[in-house]
Amino acid sequence: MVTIKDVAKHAGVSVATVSRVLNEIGYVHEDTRRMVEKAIQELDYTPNEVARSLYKRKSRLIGLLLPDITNPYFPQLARGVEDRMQESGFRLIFGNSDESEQKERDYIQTFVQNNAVGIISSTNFPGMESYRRLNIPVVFLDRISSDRPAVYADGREGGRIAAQQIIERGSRRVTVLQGPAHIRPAQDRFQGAVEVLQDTGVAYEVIRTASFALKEAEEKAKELFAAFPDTDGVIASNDMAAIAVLHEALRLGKKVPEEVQIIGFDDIPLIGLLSPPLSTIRQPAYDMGYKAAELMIRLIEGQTVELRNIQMPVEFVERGSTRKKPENEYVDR
Amino acid sequence: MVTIKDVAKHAGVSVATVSRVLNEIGYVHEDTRRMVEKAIQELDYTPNEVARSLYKRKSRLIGLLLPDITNPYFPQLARGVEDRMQESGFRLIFGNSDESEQKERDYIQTFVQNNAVGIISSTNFPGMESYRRLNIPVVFLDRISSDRPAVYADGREGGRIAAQQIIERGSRRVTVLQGPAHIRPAQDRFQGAVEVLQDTGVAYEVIRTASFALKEAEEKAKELFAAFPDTDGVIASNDMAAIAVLHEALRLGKKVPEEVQIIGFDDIPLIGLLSPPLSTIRQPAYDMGYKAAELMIRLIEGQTVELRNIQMPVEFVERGSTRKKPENEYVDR
DNA sequence: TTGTAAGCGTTATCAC
DNA sequence: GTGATAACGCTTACAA
Repeated sequence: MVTIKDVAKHAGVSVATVSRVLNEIGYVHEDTRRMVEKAIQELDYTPNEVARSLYKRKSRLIGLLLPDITNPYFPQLARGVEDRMQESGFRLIFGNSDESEQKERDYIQTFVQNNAVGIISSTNFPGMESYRRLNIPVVFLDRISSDRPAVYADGREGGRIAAQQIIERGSRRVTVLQGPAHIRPAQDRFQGAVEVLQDTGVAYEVIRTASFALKEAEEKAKELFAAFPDTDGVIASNDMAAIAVLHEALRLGKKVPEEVQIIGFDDIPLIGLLSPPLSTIRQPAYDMGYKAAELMIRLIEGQTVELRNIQMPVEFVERGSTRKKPENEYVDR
Repeated sequence: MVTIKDVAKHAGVSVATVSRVLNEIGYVHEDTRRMVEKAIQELDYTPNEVARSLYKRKSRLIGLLLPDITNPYFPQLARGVEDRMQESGFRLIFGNSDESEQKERDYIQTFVQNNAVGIISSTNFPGMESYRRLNIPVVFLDRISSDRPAVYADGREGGRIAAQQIIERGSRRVTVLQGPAHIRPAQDRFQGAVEVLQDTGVAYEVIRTASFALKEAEEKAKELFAAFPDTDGVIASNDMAAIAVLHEALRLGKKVPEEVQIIGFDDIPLIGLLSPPLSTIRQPAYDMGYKAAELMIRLIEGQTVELRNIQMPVEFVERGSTRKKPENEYVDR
C-alpha cells in the first residue's frame, strides 16, 4: 500500500505539502505542486479514506436502508439514490431491513460506526429511538415522520384518484386493501380512497394487511374474495398486492376487468406486461430516490433547507385491469 | 461520541484493558471485565470501526458491484450476498456499474480506499487491470474468469436444455439470441444451444446482442422478426430479452406458443404472470449470491478453498410460451 | 511557501 | 493482570 509518506518522500517534500495539493487547500508553489502530482501519478497513489474519515470524523459514506430489494419497487428508489450520490462522490452502505426492527437497529449502528454522514431509510419504524438519537442527517424515503425530513408520494391524492377512477369506470361494490397501519403513505392512500368512496356513497369494504410481503398479499387476496365474493372493484395497497388479487381473481374464473376491476399502486416494472396489464397509480420511484439523495446532500453540506418534506405527484396509469371510461358520463370531483 | 477512553475512565482502567475485553483477547480479571462491561453498557459505547479499520488495515466491508439493480435479475443475487454476509457480520458497499468500465474502476477504487476486505462483482470486464492489481479476494458472480474464483450457473447445459426443449416441442426454424460476446456465461448458453441445434440438424439463425439492457433487447426483437419472419422458435439470451421478443411477436400478431415458441433464461420474478407466462431456464440467483458470499468469507478467513469455481445447476421451467411436449414422441439426448 | 508534530480512536507490544 | 505507548494514514495548527 502506498501512503502519503511514500509520495512525500518520492517528491522530496513533507506529507503536509502532499496533503495540501491533495486537498487543494493552503499555499503551495506551482513547481512543488507539479512535483507532487508527478509523484502521485508515478506511485499510483490514492488517499486512504479510512484515515481521512478517522481524522475528520466523517466519511463519504451514506447508509441506505430498504425493506427488501427483492421487491421490485425498491430497486428504483435505490437507483435514484445511488445515481445522485455518485454525482457528488458519495458511496452507499446498503442493507435490507426485512421490516425487522432489530435489523434496522443493527444497520443504523453499522452506519454510525463507519462514520456515515447521513442515512436514507424506508423504515418501517420512523419513531424508533435509534433514529432519534442520531446526530447525522436522516431522510425518510417513501415514509413520513414528524421529526425528520422525508420524500414521499402524495398518497392521499393517489388514493382519491384510484377511487374516482374505479367508480367512474363502473365499480359499485369496492374493496380497499389497507396497507400497514404504522406506515403513513400507506394510510394516506387508504384514507384518500375511503374519502372519495364515502363522499360518493359507493359501498365499500376493507381488508387489512400488515406488511408489504408478497406472501401475505396472497393470503389476503384469498380472504378478500372469500369474504366479499361479489366485489366488483379492488383498490390494492400496492402493485404486489394487486398482482396477488389479479391472480386470485383469475383463478376463481372472474373476468378482469369486466367483473372485477383492479387498481394497483407504484407502477413497478413489468406490470404493464401482465395479462391483463395492471392499471395503477404511479409513483415516481426513481425520482423520489434521486430527490431524497439531493435533500440529503444539502443537509450534509449544512445548507438551509427550505423544504424538509418533499411530496411527489402521482398519476393514474390506465391499462387493462380497469374498464374504459364511459365517454358520455361525467363524474366530477 | 463516546470513545474507548471514556469507557476506560468510567471503569477506572486503561484503554488497553477495555480493548482486551472488547476483543476477548489476553488476560483480564473477571471483576475487571464486569466493571468494563458495565461501563460499556452505561455509556452505550460502540467501537469506532473506522479506527479499527485504520489500525488493522482491514474493515468489515465488502464491495458489491452489479450492472444494474433495476434489472430484476440482480436484486436476487444481491439479496443472497447480503443475507450470507450479514450472518458473518460483514456489510456491503454497493454500486451499479451500468456496464461501464469507468464506473467499475471508480467503485473498485472506493472499495480499496475504504479497506474493503473483498469484492464480489458481476463485472462486464473480468480481465480488467483494476481487478488484476487487487490484493484482496475477488469473487466473480454470474461471470467467469480464469484468474479469479467465480460462482455461475451452468450456461452450456442451460443452452442445451433450451434447444432440446424447443426442438422437442416442435420448432424447426430456431433463432438464437447471442448475448454479449465478452461475457462467458452468456456465450456458454449460446454455444450449448448451438451445439444441440447442430447435432440435431435443426435450422437456426443467430442475432447478436451487445448488452443486457432492455432497450437494446427491444431493438433486437424487431430486427429478429424482420430478418427471420418465419422463425418458429426463439431462444433468448435472458428473460428481459425474451420479454422483448414476446412483446414484439404479439405486436406482429403472431401466436405464442402456437406459431413461435420462446424460451428465456434466468427466471426473474413476475415472468410467470405474463401472458403467456414465459418458459425459461432457471438460474438459482439467490443461491448463487449466497454461495458467492460464502466463498468470499472462506477466502477472507484464509481457509484453503478446494473449489474456486462453483457451477450451479439450471433447470427448465415449463410455462406458457412453449408448447406441450408431444407425449408419444421421444427425442433422446 | 513549507515542515513539524499533535491528534483522530483503535489495537498490540512490551514493561511492570 | 494491567498500563503506557507506538503505530495505523491522514489533516491541520503552528512554527519557521
